Amino acid sequence: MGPIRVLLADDHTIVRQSLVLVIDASPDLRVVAQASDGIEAIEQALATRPDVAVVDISMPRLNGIEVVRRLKQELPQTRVLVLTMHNEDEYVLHVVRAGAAGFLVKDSPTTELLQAIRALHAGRGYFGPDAAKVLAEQLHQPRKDLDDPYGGLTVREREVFHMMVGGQTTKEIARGLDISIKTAENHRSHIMEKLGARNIAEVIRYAARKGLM
Amino acid sequence: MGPIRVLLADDHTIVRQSLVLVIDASPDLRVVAQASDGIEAIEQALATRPDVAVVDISMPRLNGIEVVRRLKQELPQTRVLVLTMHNEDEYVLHVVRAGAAGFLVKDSPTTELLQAIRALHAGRGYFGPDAAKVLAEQLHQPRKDLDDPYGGLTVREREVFHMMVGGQTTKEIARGLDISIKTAENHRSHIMEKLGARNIAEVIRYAARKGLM
DNA sequence: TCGCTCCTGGGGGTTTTCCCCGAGCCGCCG
DNA sequence: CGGCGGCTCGGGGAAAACCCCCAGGAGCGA
Repeated sequence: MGPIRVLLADDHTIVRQSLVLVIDASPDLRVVAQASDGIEAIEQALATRPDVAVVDISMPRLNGIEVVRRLKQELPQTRVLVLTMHNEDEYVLHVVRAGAAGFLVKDSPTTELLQAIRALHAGRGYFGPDAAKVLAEQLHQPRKDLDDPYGGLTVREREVFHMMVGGQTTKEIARGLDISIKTAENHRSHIMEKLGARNIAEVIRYAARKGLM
Repeated sequence: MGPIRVLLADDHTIVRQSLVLVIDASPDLRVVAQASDGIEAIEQALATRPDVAVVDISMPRLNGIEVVRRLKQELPQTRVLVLTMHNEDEYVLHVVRAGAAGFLVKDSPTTELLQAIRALHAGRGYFGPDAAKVLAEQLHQPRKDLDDPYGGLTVREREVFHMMVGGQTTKEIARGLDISIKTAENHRSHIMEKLGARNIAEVIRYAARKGLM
């Protein structure tokens, strides 16, 4: 068996390139692809079909949680490790529900990252101490916000949602997704209806409240 | 002459340890001290008196800008390079006023970090392209209240600002403050100009980022 | 008193949002 | 097969946001 093939997605070039050095320093690990945003991460994953994808949460174009959701669907055999600087409770829940097999904050020692990658490849999950605590609490207190309207959004709507939250106008979103303004308008309208928002401002408020920014 | 002595301060262990590898890979550079928060950064700096201090902005106990301010005072011969994931304009200004000799976003390629360290040691400054642009603009149009978290809003404008952040429309704000819609519109317009926002959505984003919700 | 900012109000315009509507295409599922 | 939901695109229109401009009065410091 060759080394564990790793995809690394992080928009901060300095951080990403440094992590490549760290991972490649282990003979049993090998970075086979890199990405600087969510869309690129998906593309690289489909092209290289890595064993483990290490994904940052905050990325341009498509955030890490959405990347996890798609990878889970299109490449079920690729295990996803979410790497983030936030150890907010909200994130852990979203990440897990999106289908990630591991969650690690950047506060962790470097060795823990390597162990996490190996754990995922071995079919185990890996969650940092903080994340594990939150998960344990959740198991005892089953979902309070299961009827989360965000979960009711379609894939396309979530894309538009995140671009809205990113501050882009409808026109910019249309151009970014290469669809007509009318279509982008319709998506926005459906999003607002599902979230119970009267205007864009309330959509942003919703995102902020749910920790989706 | 020996290698350039570097202090590295970043609270994210994984990131920090990775950067050590990158920096130490250059024969002319040497990481002589590390810190995981602002207080520790000061202590390590006083103990090792490095040539260049690479400091992250967001750190526990004492943030990077405050670290820069103190280092400038107590170790004037140590040049400080601020490394951050935010390329927000306001950060650049604070950083420069605090006395940093360089500013680099983590989006930059790894080689740029090494070049920046060498530039600082050679007595030059180093600012990423984004930062340089902002600085150039500022030199031509000096500002006044940079420390104001609300971006220099007047009392009335802050009232309107908070109502906007609360999700109210311009019409509702006008009714709530018992002023004409036109006046409320003017306030909103001034707020957006001062905060550098193109629309209400970006104002909400600003509030969320500043923790004003 | 002069100058300045702030708050107030408005004119008049373009652009965007918001909300109806209908319609074709496609893939999935019973 | 037929239905159903998601994605796409469009018309049309009312409302709101957005962006210039102007201007008077109040307060306040030079």
